[in-house]
Amino acid sequence: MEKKGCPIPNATARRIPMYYRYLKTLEESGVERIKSKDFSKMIQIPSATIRRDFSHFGELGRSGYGYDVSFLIEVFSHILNTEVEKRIALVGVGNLGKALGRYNFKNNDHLNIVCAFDTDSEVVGEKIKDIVVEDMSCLEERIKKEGVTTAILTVPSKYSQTVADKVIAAGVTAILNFAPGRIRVPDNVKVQYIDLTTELQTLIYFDENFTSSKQINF
Amino acid sequence: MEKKGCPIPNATARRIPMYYRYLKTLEESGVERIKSKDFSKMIQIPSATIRRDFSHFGELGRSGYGYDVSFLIEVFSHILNTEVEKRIALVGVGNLGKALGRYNFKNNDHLNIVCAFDTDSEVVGEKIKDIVVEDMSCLEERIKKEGVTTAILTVPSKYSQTVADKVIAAGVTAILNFAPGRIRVPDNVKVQYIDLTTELQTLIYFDENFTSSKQINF
DNA sequence: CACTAGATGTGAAAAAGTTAACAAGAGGTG
DNA sequence: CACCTCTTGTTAACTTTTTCACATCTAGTG
Repeated sequence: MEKKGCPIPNATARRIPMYYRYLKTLEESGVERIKSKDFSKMIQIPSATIRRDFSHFGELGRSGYGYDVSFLIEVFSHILNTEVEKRIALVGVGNLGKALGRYNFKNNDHLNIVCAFDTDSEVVGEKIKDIVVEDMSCLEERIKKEGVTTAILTVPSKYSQTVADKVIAAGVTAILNFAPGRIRVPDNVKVQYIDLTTELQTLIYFDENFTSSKQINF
Repeated sequence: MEKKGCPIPNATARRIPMYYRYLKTLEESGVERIKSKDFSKMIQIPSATIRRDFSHFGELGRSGYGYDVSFLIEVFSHILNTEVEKRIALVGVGNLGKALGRYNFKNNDHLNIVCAFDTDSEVVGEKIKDIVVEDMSCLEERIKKEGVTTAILTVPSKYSQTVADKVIAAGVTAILNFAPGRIRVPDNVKVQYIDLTTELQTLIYFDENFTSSKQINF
């Protein structure tokens, strides 16, 4: 460990889920050990970055050997706290909402959408996998009862602030928002935005302006 | 302009689409001028960062006045090259694919999904908005004919490499990949990944580990 | 068991990105 | 038209992130 009590850098933290996912894939394929260089080829992140990232969590590897896959999984599993089920609410069951509801959070059975809400009476009562879509009026009570702390918002952007306020009032502290447009939340609530249009534009912008192989994200 | 011929920083480039989107919103609301400080409140990015970002494209504002909204839109529109239609192919028309196909790239009528492909005979022939889903075997010919250079991939991850190879062979140079798992592409092809599971995990990780208001992305 | 090949973890340097702070200049008012 | 207020654009400091390069250590071999 580089230093006791030194906080994990933001950039490192954002890479953990990807590390975790790939390690699970490796394990499934029966790979028992991995070297930073090989892992680097696989996930397209420089090996030095990988080693530096890993080092924040202790001395996880062995010189001249590499890393033990199942041990790494154990470590990252603990960091991501996958032992505890994450109960998630889906708010807004339009096309995208339905798709997400049916989406399989692959290899992550601790991520569970446990309730879904919409205002549209056409949709309310419908089943997404094994959960029944409820009316928004049930939201607060339901979220409290289910112990949900994470919400996925796929509502039209003009409603996203109102809906965010509602789920926060019910106890949600983490929001994944698919609507473009920032929402205002208290300090203790985290929001992650996924805006398909801007992602697409960013991609096209880089495609048109950088001929060489320049990575966009990580 | 800070310096002639100095390249736009990566971080700045990634923020352009968001700037553009908000400016369009402002214009729609009839706002004619905006100060970096007010814009900052709106999009939750420090005003210094905004001014610095803007400065890369010239002296866009006026002291003691702010920025002219429609002029900024003009500038960013040009940077994002919105005058030219982007013709996009959708490959994989499952739940998520359908949702994306019906998704309205709001305020961006230059982003157009012009064809869609799947292998599933249940889906082939179906209509998504006004385009008919075709069999994968038509992909190459169609993409060439339509002049498509961007593809959205929503196929199961085990096929994503094969499909990527196919669209690239047909002339695509920008790929938005929803499947987890990096794909291998030539230098001239750009890939942007959107992995819902890792986004969700990142969000939850930050929610559980950083009580204070620490931004995850920008 | 000694030796070689090869990998890790990290100090130090470089690169990239952010923020503070302010000089210069425009806007608007009386 | 002079003045006060306010905002930009940018210089410089600072922070974060990436990358290099290598001392140190382990695995595996003969």
